[in-house]
Amino acid sequence: MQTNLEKILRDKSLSVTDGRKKILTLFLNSKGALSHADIERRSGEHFDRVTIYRTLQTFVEKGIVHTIPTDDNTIMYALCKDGCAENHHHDDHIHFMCTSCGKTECLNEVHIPEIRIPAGYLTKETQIVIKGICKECS
Amino acid sequence: MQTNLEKILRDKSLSVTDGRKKILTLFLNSKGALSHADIERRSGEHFDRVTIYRTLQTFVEKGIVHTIPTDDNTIMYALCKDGCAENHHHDDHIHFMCTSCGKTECLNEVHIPEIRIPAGYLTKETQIVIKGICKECS
DNA sequence: GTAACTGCAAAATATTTGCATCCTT
DNA sequence: AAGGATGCAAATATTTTGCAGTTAC
Repeated sequence: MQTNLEKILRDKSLSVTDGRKKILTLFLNSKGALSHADIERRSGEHFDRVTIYRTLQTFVEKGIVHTIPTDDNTIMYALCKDGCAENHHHDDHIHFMCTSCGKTECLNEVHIPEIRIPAGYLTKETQIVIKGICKECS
Repeated sequence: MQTNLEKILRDKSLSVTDGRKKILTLFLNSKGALSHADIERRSGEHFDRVTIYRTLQTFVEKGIVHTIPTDDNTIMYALCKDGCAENHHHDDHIHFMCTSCGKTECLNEVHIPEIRIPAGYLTKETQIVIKGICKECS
């Protein structure tokens, strides 16, 4: 477990520090996506807010987590599946946001359909968020 | 034109004020979606920031505009097609965000496909944002 | 005239930056 | 030892709230 954490960080050539291990553990233990505020709240002992900002930013840059935009002005972060290269996330899955419990999760099994868009437009990346009721709440 | 503006507001039982007309005009004249900052910048004379916050909030509640979440923590606002009832947007179209010019627009012609999700999950609303190169930039 | 809208001031929150110190390699 | 990561302080930016004055109906 410990080893796993360190491996993830080392694979991205990041130094292994307490803060990073702690935050990464939160993600591994959480089924859903986490916001900055979630992390601040859930981390038993707390880190400086600034450290959380910087760690999340680093994780996003290195492809350890990806962001999920929400319409209430908060950004959620979720673990990437293996294979996200640096600065190149291929979020080929959809996100599900439960309107009942508020959890956001990645539906990694569901992949994104081809969407035909008007001539002249070029698709690079498709993001899909579905809102509804999740398995636990239904 | 003037009449049109007023009609939109009156139809939602909002009083017709200068600020609202001005902001609504910005949306009508803009092909793409606007952020709070865009509005603040583009409005020749300026309104109080607070007025913009409140106006946008009112417009969203009344179904005049809808929000488009972006992953850089800004919310974009775009005009709803006629037919969005109060508090009930049916954003049955997709959003396109150009990575070259930065514009975000609604592709009203393209509607959202059926997406099969795992058993136990219930879909209420599907949001799709496609990033790529728009017609003007390609 | 009354209710609703606006602007200003100020509070509360969130995010970014600089720098000295500490930890990882 | 050197470079990177962290914590603290402080600067910025963003959003919310209260209230008094103004405007729309």
